[in-house]
Amino acid sequence: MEKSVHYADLLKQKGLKSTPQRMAMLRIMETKGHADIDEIYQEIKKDFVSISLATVYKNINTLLDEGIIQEIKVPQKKSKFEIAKYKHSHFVCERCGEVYDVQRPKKLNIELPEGFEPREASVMVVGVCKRCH
Amino acid sequence: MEKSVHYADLLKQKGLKSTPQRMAMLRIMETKGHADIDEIYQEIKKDFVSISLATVYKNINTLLDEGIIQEIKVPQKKSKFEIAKYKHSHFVCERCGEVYDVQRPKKLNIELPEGFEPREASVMVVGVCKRCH
DNA sequence: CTCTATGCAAAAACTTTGCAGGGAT
DNA sequence: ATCCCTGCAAAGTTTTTGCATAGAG
Repeated sequence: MEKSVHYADLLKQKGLKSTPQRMAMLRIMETKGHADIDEIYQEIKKDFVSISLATVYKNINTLLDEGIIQEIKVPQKKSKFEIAKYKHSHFVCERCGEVYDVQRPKKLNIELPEGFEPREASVMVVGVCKRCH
Repeated sequence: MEKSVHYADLLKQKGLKSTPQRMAMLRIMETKGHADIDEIYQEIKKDFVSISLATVYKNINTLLDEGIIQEIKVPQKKSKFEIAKYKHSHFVCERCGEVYDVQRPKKLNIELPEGFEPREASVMVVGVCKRCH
C-alpha cells in the first residue's frame, strides 16, 4: 500500500484537505516515528522553505482533534507526536531522549479502589536504549 | 510526626532554606495531593498576598532539582506536582481531571528488544473517578 | 554577617488568533 | 466557485531571568 494515498484517504474521510504541507508532516512523523514540534518544523522547512510555524501548530491541532496523530508527554522533555496506531507502550531513553514503541503488557494488574472505572492505561518505560548502551 | 518539622529537615538536608513561602508550597501539595502551578499560586496567594508567580516557578524548579517533588505529565492537561513518595502509579479522571495515587502493579510484563535497559516505568490509568461516576 | 530567596519587571519561549490571499476539491 | 488552508503579523500564554532588597541560618 502506498503511504501517500493512504494518508490522502484518511484525511478525506475526516473532511480535511490533503495539502502538501499536511502530507509532509504526516510523512515526517511516519519516518521519524516520534517527533516534537521543533523537529517537525526544522524538517519540513527543508521542503517548504517559507512554511510558517503557525501552520505546523494548526495542523498538529487539527490532526490531534481528528485522532490521526497522538501526543506523547515525555517526562522532563518536550511532547512528541506520532501517527495514531494500535495500542502500544513507549520506551524513552534517558540518555538521548529518543522514544521507541514497545509492545504493551498483555495484562495490567492494578488495584483500583471501589467506584473507579478504568478506560485505558498508558505505560512509559524509562531507561537506556540500545544505541546509547 | 509533625509535617512542618519534617519538611524543614528535608530542606536543610538538601541545603535549601525553609522559607515560609517554600513551606507553604509543600503544605499545599501535601494537602491537595496533586496540584498544578496555577492551583498552587492561587492557593498560596491567600496567605502570601504579594507572592510572585516567579517565586512559585523558582521553587517548583529547585524542589524538582532536589527530588523533593515530582512532575506528573497528564494527557491533555497541565502538569501536576506532588511530593515525591514511594513508587506508585496514577489514575486521572477524564471528567474532572483529578489525579489519584494508586498502588502500582507488582510486576510489569513488558517485552523489550535486545539491548534496551529499563530503569523504571510509570503507569497512568485514565478513566472515571468515584465522584464523577 | 553571609548568602540564598523573594518580588518586581522585563525578556524569552511557546502557542494561538485574525486576516488576506492561495490552492484543493 | 467554494471553502479550507497557508503565511504573516500580532496577540496571548507560559516560563525564565536579572537585579535590588529582604530574611533565614
